[in-house]
Amino acid sequence: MPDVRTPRPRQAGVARYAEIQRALETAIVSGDWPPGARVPSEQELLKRYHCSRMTVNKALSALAASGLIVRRRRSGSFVAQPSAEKNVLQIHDTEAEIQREGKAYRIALVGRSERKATKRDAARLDVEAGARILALTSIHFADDKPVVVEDRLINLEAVPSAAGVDFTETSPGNWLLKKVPWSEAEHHIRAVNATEEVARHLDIAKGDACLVVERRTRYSGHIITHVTLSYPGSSYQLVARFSPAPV
Amino acid sequence: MPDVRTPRPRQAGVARYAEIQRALETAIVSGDWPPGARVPSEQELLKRYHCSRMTVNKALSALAASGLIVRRRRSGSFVAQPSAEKNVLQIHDTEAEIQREGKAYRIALVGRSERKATKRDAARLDVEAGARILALTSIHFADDKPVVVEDRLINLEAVPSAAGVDFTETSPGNWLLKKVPWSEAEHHIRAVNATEEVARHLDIAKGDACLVVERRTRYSGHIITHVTLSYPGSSYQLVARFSPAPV
DNA sequence: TCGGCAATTATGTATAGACAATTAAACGTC
DNA sequence: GACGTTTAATTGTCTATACATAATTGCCGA
Repeated sequence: MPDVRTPRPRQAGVARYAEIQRALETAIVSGDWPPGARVPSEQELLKRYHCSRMTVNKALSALAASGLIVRRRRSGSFVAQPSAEKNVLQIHDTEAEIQREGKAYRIALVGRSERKATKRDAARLDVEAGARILALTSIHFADDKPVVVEDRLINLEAVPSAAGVDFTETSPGNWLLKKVPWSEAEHHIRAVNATEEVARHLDIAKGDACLVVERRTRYSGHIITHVTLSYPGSSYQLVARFSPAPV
Repeated sequence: MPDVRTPRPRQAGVARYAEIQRALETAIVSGDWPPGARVPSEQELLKRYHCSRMTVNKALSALAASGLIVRRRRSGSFVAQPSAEKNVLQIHDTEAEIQREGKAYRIALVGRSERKATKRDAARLDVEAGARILALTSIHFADDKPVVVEDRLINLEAVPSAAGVDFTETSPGNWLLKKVPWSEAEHHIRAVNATEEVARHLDIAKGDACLVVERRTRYSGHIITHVTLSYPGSSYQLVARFSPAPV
């Protein structure tokens, strides 16, 4: 019997199992598949991707090892419940985090401006000054208590469709997560004394220590979005757990 | 041709690949194979464990994914350098960080106390109250400018030899890193307004925002050390860079 | 109705073989 | 000795198959 092989992956240099793994990751991280949702079985995946069971098994095993899914014999694979700790290393989904604590989530858009990049914007997004950008300021609430102020710049050259979205209802972070499978994020974490504006938004005193997380998200070399998250220092902390050895 | 299989693993319920993985981990974590040391090749391992190449490959791939080893084609597999920074936060080695910026590094020990754990100490190190501990307070300088106050507790039951070390010359963090290179850390990152004492040490004003990193380091189940690092918010930030893929 | 047993299904582990990609090392030439 | 070229060692990926293990489902009989 001749050794009939399926064609090599379209995406040059990307292994089949990595392709599958990535596709599942994107669906999970973006929230398309919420925690508890069922992940396609190995049989379904091998048909969809035209490969052997071992290949999809490798992708699924890796996801299980990284804690993104849990697998149960006879039942199938399911999106894992995100635990508070491991989440910090991943991208920060404020909405999911608040809801995990059982609190009511609400977001309010307090500023929107579509404009040509100022020098300062340009530096943050690493684009030419004058490039078209979208600047959004939102406040996230948990049970009507403000927990974080989000100042976001979106590179409209990279994500033109963002211009047409009504972000009064949609969290910009969530929308982008679905739109653009991010490849790399860079975080800068600082402590600053609250400015008058931030203090007003967060309902704290001016000068109170705030934890500021600045994040640039890159995809294929370009910065997609730059976001500054300001948390009141008194009520928020990041938790990061890691080890060189397996978890 | 009959299907001759090697016998099932001796250790009931333990998969062959897990057995191999565990054996290698132990050798690395224990320090028997120091960073940079060569790990046996797949060929050597499959002979030693009487199994197929795919099985040892699974073990080695898992170790590579967890960052314990690095693999290079044609060269082989090697024990990774325990930088711990590649995972998340580049904060382990203050000295290296300062020297990387081309500044003169100096550490000053401003407090040392070998004592029985108070209730507060015990909670931080997760030991019984009354266990022997070493408490150190140091200030790290870059070009004679204070950059961080380090408050450290060391569990002397876990690292008895720390009691005999003169930490006026040696950075306790560095010393411990060499002592237990492959450990697991948990970080809590907060923003707080500087207390009077911290402000004095860092030469800033009381109330200025400080970035506080609290870290517990575990090794084989026990907390080795607990350290609180207070950075002046105005001049310090953490940087974390990562991709969505397995950490 | 309920308890227990059997069938089914999905994952878990393992094998042997194949070919690709990378690159250190050996070799040969000038 | 300096330089390209070939060789071979090592990891990377994939296939097809096999049997093990766990757990849900449903059937059957008391």
